[in-house]
Amino acid sequence: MNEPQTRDAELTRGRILEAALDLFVDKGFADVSMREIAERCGVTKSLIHHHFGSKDALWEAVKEHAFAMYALDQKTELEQATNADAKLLRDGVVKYFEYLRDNPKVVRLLAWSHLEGDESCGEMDAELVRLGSERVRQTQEAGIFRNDVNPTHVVCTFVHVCTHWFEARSHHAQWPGIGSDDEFRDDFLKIFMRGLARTDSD
Amino acid sequence: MNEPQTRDAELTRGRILEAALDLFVDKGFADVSMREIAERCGVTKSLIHHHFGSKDALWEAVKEHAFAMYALDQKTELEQATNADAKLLRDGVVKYFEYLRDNPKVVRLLAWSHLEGDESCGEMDAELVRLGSERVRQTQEAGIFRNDVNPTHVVCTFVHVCTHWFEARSHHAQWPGIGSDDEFRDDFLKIFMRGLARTDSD
DNA sequence: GCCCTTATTGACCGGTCGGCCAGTTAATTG
DNA sequence: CAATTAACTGGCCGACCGGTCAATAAGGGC
Repeated sequence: MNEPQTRDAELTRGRILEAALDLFVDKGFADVSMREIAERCGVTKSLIHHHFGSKDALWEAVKEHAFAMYALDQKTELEQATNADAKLLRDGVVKYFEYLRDNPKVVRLLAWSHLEGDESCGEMDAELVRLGSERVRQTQEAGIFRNDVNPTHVVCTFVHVCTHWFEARSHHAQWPGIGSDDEFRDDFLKIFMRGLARTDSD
Repeated sequence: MNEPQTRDAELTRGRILEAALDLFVDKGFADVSMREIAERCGVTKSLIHHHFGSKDALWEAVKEHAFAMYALDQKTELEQATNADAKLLRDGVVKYFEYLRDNPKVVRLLAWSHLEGDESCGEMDAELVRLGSERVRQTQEAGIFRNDVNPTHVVCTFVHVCTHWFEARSHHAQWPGIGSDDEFRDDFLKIFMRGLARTDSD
């Protein structure tokens, strides 16, 4: 509070975004007040209005910022992939699973956005899914994966499993016989990879 | 509004619960006001307090009521199952998928509860998961399913896929190449059932 | 018919909400 | 070194929040 107060608009915007992200992720948009955000990052409520205009605009800015980083991370991950084979998909699932595990804020932000019916983040994912399902299609054409399933649905399946595993973590933590993150991921991969493999009957 | 106003406490409680459910499902707990609920079901705000005590208590009552019906539906579905084989699990997945499709309010209510960190509904599901994974274990012992995966994780997998498919529906509606509910369900089942099947190498 | 319980109402409370605005103060520029 | 710009503050506004309370009225038991 009593720091030299160097005036840096970009830094201040960043601090506001960070505080807002933490609170929105934790409690959702409606349950967070501008006063809380202001207090958390040591700034006046008026200043947030000065930089972002309104609470809604701040919410949009928070989501845009977080999802842009998410999309960037995922896209670089996808693009450095080389040949399309089973190992590629397996590694992709592991990477995605670990990304969500290490970025719980993204998971929750996506969940809040889903409930709000926000469609903008869906557009962002569309490009990633397109890239991913294209890899699956190539692996199908190479005769490694069965080709009687929609490649987009293949991507959907593991995305849903990974996402909801972390979304509902507190929910199923007490389920009897449930294992750790890694144990579940490995069991899912066993089922998923064998389920995708091509057999003689295909 | 100007109806004869027959005084029926139980009916009034029911109407309040229904209006509150609709609004909470739509906008979440924090973004719904007691005034809105009162207006929607044509009673005074004070009357809601009279019957339920507080907004928090109403929220708990809404969840308790909705989840009790959900648990009842699922349990009767599970208990009428007979012999444990692959078809039983397949039918179980189809039933669960269709249940969520036909009860979108339950899906959203569960999602809000997850984000709030509500643990009470997890306890409810624990019993259902225990029943389901027991069936899977039996099918493993019968030599039909592979036995190198945790039965609870098998149940988790399809629950996550079904739940998140409907939770994120608005999100992935615009994904390229995505199919209908039924098409996705069938593709998932292809992968899931083959992934679980026992092979010679097991 | 009377009485007691309780479902139901409307007015009201202190508090918090998002947003606004008139100032103040620190950097930039010419 | 002024002058301009923009970051930043504090106080205020009307609206709305959840909750309370005294008054009213309908119904059921005697």
